[in-house]
Amino acid sequence: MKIEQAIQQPLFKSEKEKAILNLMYTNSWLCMKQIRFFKQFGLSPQQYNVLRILKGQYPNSVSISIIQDRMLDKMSNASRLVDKLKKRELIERNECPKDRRQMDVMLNQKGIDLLKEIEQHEEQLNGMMGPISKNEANTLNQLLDKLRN
Amino acid sequence: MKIEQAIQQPLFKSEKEKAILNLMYTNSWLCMKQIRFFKQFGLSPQQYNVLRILKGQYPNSVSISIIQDRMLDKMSNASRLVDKLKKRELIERNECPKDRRQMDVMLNQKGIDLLKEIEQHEEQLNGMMGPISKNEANTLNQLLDKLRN
DNA sequence: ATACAATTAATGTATATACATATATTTGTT
DNA sequence: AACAAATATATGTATATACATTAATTGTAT
Repeated sequence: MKIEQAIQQPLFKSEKEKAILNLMYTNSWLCMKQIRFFKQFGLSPQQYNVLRILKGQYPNSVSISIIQDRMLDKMSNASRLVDKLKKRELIERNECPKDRRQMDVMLNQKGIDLLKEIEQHEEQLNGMMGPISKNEANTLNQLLDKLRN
Repeated sequence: MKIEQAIQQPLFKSEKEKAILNLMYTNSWLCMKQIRFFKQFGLSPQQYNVLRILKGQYPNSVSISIIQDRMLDKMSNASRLVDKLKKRELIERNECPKDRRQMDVMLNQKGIDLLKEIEQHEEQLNGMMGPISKNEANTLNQLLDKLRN
């Protein structure tokens, strides 16, 4: 469905404004799907994002501020997200010996196992999104990068 | 800045997955800018979205459920957003005589004036986003539409 | 006409966000 | 060594969101 129909707006000030609204609408559409997908694993998309960041560095640990820097949604509070994941026993969190202001955050076995389980259901999430070619995806990436300057 | 640098992730499973993460990251980036832009007018981006929907139909009124349908972010609660705008006296909200379950929501003069004021500062918001051509914006729109199937 | 399903909007509630501030630790300057 | 500035994380708080439920009204089938 085209964005014009999706939000019942036939006219836009410019193609660029339309693209910005389309970006916001598409993100919300995606976000809803993700919330419902990750719910079956007891996670929010943001919590999953943190786990993925930790997986990328495993078995090294990562500080809260690095997690914050790398999160897709910068509005999220990494400190509280990590706290939630700690309570769910998916990660370890220890004071960094070299700089006691920092926290060393690392996946544990339960976290690794959960990520593996999610990976097995990933086509379920990817299948929700339309089939776009590698070339199209590449163009999309270029345009989004450009939009951010 | 490319998405690889922005989230410090050099490798992605596929170009499509990269595009999805890029979409989420770009939206968050945009969302932060919007929150800060609309703050000077005492509005959230969602409240602004409601005002724009009302403007599109002015001087006709719009029901809560139609507002909800047309909002960019479907997770927002149109009923509560309208309540906030009513308390700020930017809109009128009256029981619909033809169907007393519905509410007739309409911009008032103060709301119209605020939208005009915002419009005067709009380059400020648009200028935050990189210059993309009409053609590029059109391509972006097509790809986003396709992503939603 | 009446019973029952469907629709519309509001609200309850648990959790998350936005933003400011606090606390602890380290770094840099003199 | 003393102390201001910077940094890392946590927390307080007001508001917003996610989701379920409620209440009122209308549509529909018999």
